[in-house]
Amino acid sequence: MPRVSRAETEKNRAAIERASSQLIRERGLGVSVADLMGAAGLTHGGFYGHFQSKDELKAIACASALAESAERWKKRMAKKDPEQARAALVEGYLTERNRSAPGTGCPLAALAVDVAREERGKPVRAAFNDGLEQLIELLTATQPCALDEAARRSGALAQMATLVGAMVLARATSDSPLSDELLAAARENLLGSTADTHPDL
Amino acid sequence: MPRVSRAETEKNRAAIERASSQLIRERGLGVSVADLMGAAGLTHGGFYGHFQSKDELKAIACASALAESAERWKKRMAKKDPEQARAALVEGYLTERNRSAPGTGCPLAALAVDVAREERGKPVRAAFNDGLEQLIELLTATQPCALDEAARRSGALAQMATLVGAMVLARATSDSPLSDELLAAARENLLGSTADTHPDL
DNA sequence: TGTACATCAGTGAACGCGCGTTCACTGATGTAC
DNA sequence: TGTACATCAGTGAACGCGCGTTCACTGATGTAC
Repeated sequence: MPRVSRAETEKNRAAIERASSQLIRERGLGVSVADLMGAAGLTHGGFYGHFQSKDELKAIACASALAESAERWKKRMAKKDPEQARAALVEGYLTERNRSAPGTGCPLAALAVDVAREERGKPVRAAFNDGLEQLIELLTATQPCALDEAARRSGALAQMATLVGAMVLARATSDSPLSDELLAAARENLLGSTADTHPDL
Repeated sequence: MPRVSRAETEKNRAAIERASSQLIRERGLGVSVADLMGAAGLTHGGFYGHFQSKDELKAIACASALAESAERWKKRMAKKDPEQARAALVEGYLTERNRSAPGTGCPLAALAVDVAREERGKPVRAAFNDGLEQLIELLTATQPCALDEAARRSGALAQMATLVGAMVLARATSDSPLSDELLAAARENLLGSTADTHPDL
């Protein structure tokens, strides 16, 4: 059943991008073109009608996953003062859900190491960089107003590192009690008090 | 030139393990058996004389890289009080050297995401878990004596997350100024004051 | 210490398989009249 | 609005290549006498 309407074509392209955004987070940037196309309900041959190369799609999918994260963060921050907004971001991030479903979770934790191994100049590196910068700016906006700009940014960068590091290590140890411990410790560190986040206290 | 002396065989096996410990950190657990053997000066066919499977080697190489890290940490901590030891670990970790040479750097930052994608029960997951636990125990030993045991462990877990997260993100952004910023912010966060670590202040 | 021979570490071809990418083909879509 | 036909989105076979693993082979090593 070849040749498909223009509307159908656009829907197919969107489906490839959506499936890719999820699958690269689950299996890494090495996921195959055939699997990506299959997840979108198509066969591999049509791929190059939509994208110039797999590198191009990797960048598009990475950017799209990060943009989705930014939207989610904005929703969590909405109508809150900085301190509440920061708490909402931290609590929304360090969850069992984010750990166990990387395909719909944070692309920083899912892709950082893959991106680090990409050659300089590959488009996915720029996409990752831009998306990370946007998330850092959102986190910076939740720092205490009392601090100067440099301290707010520095704080946001360190907190971002803690969030991503905790998630990455928690995912690697997900079959061990250490995994929950890591998430709880990062929560405690970022939120201050935590008596009520320890289920067993 | 087949058949080699027993001593030679042991040296070859050690060379495969050493090369693997480095190459998996550089290119990930997906690096090929042929490349691993080539890096040890051998051809791929001999691999299965030394190891039962690639999975077995992955676990051995991961454990060996983490054991090497633990030794390095112990050296940095030696003959220091807890606060000095912690500062030495942080300063030794968040370096340009560690960022730009993953093959000889921290295996947590190099492998966490790869390990997270391995199936449950694969030997490399256990190796990663054990090695991480050892490093956490070293970091716990550098926490202030005034704190109780739970607070010391929780602090060490959060600091570990910050270290690994900063390195992972810094490596992914290594062609951007953001990369240095991330390392500096994590240093500032973990060490408290940092006026002298900002080269441009 | 010297000889005869069984052992076995390492080689390289081969196995079936999956990779990214290309391409001849199909037939519904979109257009020109 | 209805017909004729060029366009082109998607298919699936094929390209050269690399993967993890197996295996027949080689010949120096290690051993038995």
